[in-house]
Amino acid sequence: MITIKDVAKEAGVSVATISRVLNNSPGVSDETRERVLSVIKRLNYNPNLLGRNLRRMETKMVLVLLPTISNPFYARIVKGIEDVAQKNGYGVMLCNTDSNIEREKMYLELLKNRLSDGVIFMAPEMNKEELNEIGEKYAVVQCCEYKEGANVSHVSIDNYKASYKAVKHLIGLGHRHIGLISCKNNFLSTKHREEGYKSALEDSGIPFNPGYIRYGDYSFKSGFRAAQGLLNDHKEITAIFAISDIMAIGAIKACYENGLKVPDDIGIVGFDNISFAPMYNPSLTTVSQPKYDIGCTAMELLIKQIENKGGNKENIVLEHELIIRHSTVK
Amino acid sequence: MITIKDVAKEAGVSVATISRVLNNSPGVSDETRERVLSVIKRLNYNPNLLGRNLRRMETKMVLVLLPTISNPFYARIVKGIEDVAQKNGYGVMLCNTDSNIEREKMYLELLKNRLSDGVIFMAPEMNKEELNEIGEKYAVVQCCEYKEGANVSHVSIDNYKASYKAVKHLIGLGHRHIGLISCKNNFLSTKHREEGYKSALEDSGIPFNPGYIRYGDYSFKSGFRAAQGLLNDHKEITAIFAISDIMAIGAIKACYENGLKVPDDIGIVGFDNISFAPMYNPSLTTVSQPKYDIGCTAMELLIKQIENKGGNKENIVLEHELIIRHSTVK
DNA sequence: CATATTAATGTAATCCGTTACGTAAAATAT
DNA sequence: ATATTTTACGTAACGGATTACATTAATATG
Repeated sequence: MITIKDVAKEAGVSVATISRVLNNSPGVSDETRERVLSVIKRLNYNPNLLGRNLRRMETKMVLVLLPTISNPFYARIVKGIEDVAQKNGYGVMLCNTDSNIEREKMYLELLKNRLSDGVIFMAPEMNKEELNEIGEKYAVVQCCEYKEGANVSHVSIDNYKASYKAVKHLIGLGHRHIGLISCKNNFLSTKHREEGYKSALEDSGIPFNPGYIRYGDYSFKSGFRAAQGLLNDHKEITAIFAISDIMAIGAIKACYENGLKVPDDIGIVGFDNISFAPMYNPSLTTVSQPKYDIGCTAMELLIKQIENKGGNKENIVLEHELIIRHSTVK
Repeated sequence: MITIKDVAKEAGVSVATISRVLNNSPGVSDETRERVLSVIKRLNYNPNLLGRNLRRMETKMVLVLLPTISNPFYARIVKGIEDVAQKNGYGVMLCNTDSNIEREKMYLELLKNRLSDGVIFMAPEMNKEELNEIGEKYAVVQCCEYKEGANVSHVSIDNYKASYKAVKHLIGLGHRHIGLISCKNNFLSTKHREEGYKSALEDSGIPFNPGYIRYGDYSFKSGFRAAQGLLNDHKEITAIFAISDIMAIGAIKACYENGLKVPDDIGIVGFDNISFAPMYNPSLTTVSQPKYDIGCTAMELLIKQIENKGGNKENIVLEHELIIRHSTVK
């Protein structure tokens, strides 16, 4: 392997000068710089960043922990993260946690072992206390999902308002019997979306019926089953709001299998505006999060923390949008 | 920051002993080992892997370059890669190349700079020569997509046979006018899938009509447009084979917008069996690749290369499967 | 012309763990 | 009892690049 020493010898200068050339540091004559560069090219030298990283005690790498890359919701967010990272000289490592706390902790070792300068959580599995502990020593940002009361920055939308608006849209179309497909988990977004659903009903003088809530796990099948349950037990239901697009798509399929036409017989609203939402048959009315911006903002926060060495706890709320498609109106 | 020296001092032993404990090396008495472990815990010491990696000249990290994480096709493959990696003590960094050769090369720097021990390409953008050059110096495996004649291992299915089978399925259902939605690119899989389509027709005595081929770019929209073109120009067409599920889904949508029912008026077959294929309306007949196994196999090949220091060029072909759903039969 | 300043480069310590080698003590063999 | 082996450590070199500080040469200033 070619090292900086080989280059130095070949160019007839010291390793310090090579290092200065590599880092565009001042104090090298144009002539020497040219010569060094040509030697680097000729020897096909690639600096070994393990050395640099050890010395500088940084890696210019950040970790992004996401529950799964199967969920298309994350794709645009990640794009935002990567674009900002690249612009600032950082690399991004995506890591699938499978929503598994062991795997999450395993990947966090990369942070503790200094193989990464910071971490963005898409949906932290660990509890508030553990998160706080990590947040005290390392650069951490939560993205979309976050733990209430954790002293760690986060970027998200206002899930309560977004859900409220989605349900109000259905009510505005004349629906009075609106089912909800939610999830049984500890996500704050879930809680806020349920609250938004209830408030929208109450504000319109529609009594909240606990039997109208079913629970899934964000999967297609779970959405399908939840909808089937709702349609069986409550024939009067004319609309369903699902807290994720994938479950909403499952619900549409269930409607079709029950002989109900969407949107004629049943209106469906999802959440997330995944890339499949406009492709589906019918296209899906849904709440759109500014995914790209969320990603960019999260990465910007993270870089600020890394470079200012801590401090800078910030919480940022970005705007959502209701996108009306053919699953609610013809 | 706590270093190995601090632990050594606190435990009253030398750094070598600490290192031995950390690596489960022999030559440490049980008593000392216990004491060291308790000091490590008490001081909350995390070894700085930058030091270890520099010394050992390895990182136990591998790179996975994929065109985009938006394509759900990759999710299962990545899962296979990750599972095998974890079992062998490797971490996985996923990197979006955006099918951009610059980005691809940027991420390859991580390999050249020793921040990664090997790389798995899902769809290399660089040409055969460049790939060969990388393959000579570093551990490299191509996964699913590969360059013909490149002296670099690959794992994939037989795209020719798979495509042949898909088209034969349509012919078996009585279809005689079968459109193809392909892509204009240099992927070998594309070439093979087109060849399979042609051979299936010819073997059944159906003349190949070049007008029956349209080109997309793997996107939903492109599939939609391609199908619309086919349906407009060739009213006799009763089936379409698309070389990707997402384009097939676009094609189904186009059929519906043209008032054609799937599968009654038109049969559609896709390729990949993405997670959305069974969710779609109607569910999509498609070719399934053993994605998880492909991922596992690719990672196994890569580890073999890393640990045997080169050598071991192997090409592995895994079995595909045609999954018949409601886009071709009621 | 002597001195101060600046530019260009070199020397060597440093970052943190790993590991080859050395050593002393204890265990075992003869 | 002596010789040999084994065990349990410690010492220090090492990996590659960075950087504070030192040095030399060239230029500017009075």
